[in-house]
Amino acid sequence: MDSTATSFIVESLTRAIVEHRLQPGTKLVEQRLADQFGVSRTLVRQALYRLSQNRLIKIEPARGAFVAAPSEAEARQVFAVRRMLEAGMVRAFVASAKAADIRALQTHIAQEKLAVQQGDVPGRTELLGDFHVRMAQLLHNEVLAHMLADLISRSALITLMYQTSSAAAHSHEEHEAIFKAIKARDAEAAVELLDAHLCHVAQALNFKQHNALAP
Amino acid sequence: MDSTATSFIVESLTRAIVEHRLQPGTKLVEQRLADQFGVSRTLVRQALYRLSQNRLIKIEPARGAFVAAPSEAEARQVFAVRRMLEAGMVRAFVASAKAADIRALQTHIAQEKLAVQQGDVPGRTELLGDFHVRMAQLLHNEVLAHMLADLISRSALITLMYQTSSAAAHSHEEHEAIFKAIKARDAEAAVELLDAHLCHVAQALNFKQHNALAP
DNA sequence: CTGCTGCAAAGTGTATACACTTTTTGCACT
DNA sequence: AGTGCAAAAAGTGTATACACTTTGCAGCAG
Repeated sequence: MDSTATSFIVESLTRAIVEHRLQPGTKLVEQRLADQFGVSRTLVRQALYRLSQNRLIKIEPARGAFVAAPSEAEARQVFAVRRMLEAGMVRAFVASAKAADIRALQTHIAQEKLAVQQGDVPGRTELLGDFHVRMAQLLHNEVLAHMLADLISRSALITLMYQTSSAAAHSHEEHEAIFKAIKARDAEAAVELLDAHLCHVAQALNFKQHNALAP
Repeated sequence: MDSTATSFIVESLTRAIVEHRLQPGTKLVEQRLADQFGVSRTLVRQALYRLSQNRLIKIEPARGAFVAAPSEAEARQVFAVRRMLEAGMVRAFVASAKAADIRALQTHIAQEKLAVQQGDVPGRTELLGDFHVRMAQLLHNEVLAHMLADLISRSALITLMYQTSSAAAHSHEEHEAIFKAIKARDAEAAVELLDAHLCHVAQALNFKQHNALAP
């Protein structure tokens, strides 16, 4: 399983969804995709199933696969979980990070800054998410990294659905502040900044406009 | 997708793995399972894929599916993530739990006690895991509940692989202590007790004896 | 014109067939 | 006996076929 073909389809569709080329609610017809990718429905179904596990699409029995349209409740839950999980992660990171780890994080922050300055929107989005995953990787905890990557791809879909334009503009600044607290080994300050950061992102969401999608 | 048949296979195999009727490392041959369950390989493959996402089995390309044999590193990571995540959860629970929620948790503790006293091993194992999931459910956070359920099924496999017999005997007592702190609305005490609880479980694992499985 | 009924088209769900890979078996050779 | 190779067997990976469900539309009744 997991032949390269399936992964390729998964990644293509993930990009299409996260870059908003496929709108939430769009139906994904198996044969259509199979033709486009030049494979059989078998592989497309595998890919769709994987995407449904990531919650990027929703499969309704006998009706088909649709690009997910996370509800407000789900959005809040995702951010609540991230706040719980990432607070613990930051504490662990401050407790155990070596100088090299701090430097690696600093490098990442620099990349973010570049992307923000250059107005590279897709790159920025990816880097802003990766900041959180990178910490998990530097903790050498793949289980954590995997879970967080999952939560963050869901967050990406949520922010793309609900985010008021440029509301995430200062996410990068908040990352910088968190990083400074980490570098200063001030765990509690870092946790507080992170918590505030996630709250800001969640609060900046505008749930009003999309009620039509929820029947 | 997710016809009842697939779910049935997943659940059967999950039970078989978690109850140790299928040893870690055992190969799961698709046609064999298909015959046993009276379905085609198609459905078996779906089920196996789902189990591989839960990390209960590992699929090696072109070689087949094997019951997972989590490494010591993975075991530690799983428990580390649980400590991070559940600390946050307990804080949130103490902050927002209503009287009815506390009562629901109390009921659960009582069930645990009964299972422990009656020596109902499978029931006890399930209830001890469910204690953690129940809290997520009472928080009305399905995202959290789902993630935790996942971590706990992995923990179950780990403890079954490595647990020295009866090392988890006082898990129930620790749950009781955590519950009391929650009831007293003492979040920090609850977090500390929970952290200690998870550390105990992790430390009681005996990694020495299974080195042979890791080539 | 609106609303129901039934039929056709489209699409999903499952089984099966076939191609390709890995593993095992058997046999020759040392 | 033990090793190496080759062919057969077993098993996985992908495509296709067919059955069943949903959906959209046409035609008819009111």
